Amino acid sequence: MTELAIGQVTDRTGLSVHALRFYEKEGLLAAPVKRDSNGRRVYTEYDVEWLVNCTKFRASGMPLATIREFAELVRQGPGNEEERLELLRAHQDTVRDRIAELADCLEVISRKVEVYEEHVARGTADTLWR
Amino acid sequence: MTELAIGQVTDRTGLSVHALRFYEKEGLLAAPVKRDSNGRRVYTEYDVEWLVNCTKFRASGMPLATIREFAELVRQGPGNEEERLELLRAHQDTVRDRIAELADCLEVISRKVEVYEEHVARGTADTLWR
DNA sequence: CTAGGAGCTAGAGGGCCCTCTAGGTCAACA
DNA sequence: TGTTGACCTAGAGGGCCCTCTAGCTCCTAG
Repeated sequence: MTELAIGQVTDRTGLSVHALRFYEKEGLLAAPVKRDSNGRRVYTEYDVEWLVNCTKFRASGMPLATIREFAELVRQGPGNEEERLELLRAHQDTVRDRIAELADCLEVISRKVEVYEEHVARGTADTLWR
Repeated sequence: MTELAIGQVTDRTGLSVHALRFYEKEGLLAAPVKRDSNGRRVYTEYDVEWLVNCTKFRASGMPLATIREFAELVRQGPGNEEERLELLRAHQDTVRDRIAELADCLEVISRKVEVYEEHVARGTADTLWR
């Protein structure tokens, strides 16, 4: 199994060294990170996979608290898969809603862009927001 | 022209009284809000329209600083429409990118949901993240 | 043998965006 | 008259998520 130092994990996850330590301290990891004889973190592929998933969760707006919940469920081991599924589905819904909201905003913005384009082209822009 | 008190504007914009005062203090408004003889804010329909647009900008992730820039351009009056357009287009791109990012995350999440659904259905979930 | 570079901990700092508090004015109503 | 409720200002507080600092150890290369 490939073992990685924290610096290599930053390359693979995009998370900073600081953020990686912070995530660990905050209990966001599914499993405790191993240490070498000097007390340095040693990450496995599983850790990295988990962290990459965390970055997807984060990038889609999941709060750290929710990631922590999910991590806790995983740490508890088998038997709570429905709960995990429920958490994931809830986030799935959140993301879908968020996309819909953004699409709506985008429409408003695009309409504004069009109006400006038109008026700029005609030189009649001074009738906007006088 | 309909004139509104701040409390009525919260109904129409979804912004709190605090937020409305804060936005004004931060220079996010295209025009200064009028005051009545008692120093209370009196909003016009234009103000409300602007504020509703601000909420769309905010909801789509535009930072207050950028809204302020846009407001400044509008306050400067006619002549800088290309700049305004550029700002709007830049945000438009940002929102599109964000939607794409969310769609990507959603795919990852949905895949995870599927995996969990399958394993939960079969009772073989213990093979996930051991 | 020493300078660099990577790692460590604990905890402070900081950006963003409000939200809330304290202490006040004013108008209306019971 | 006195209490309620909406409004005012200035500024503190707070949640979230890192990011950075101070002060340290250890290994490696020159």
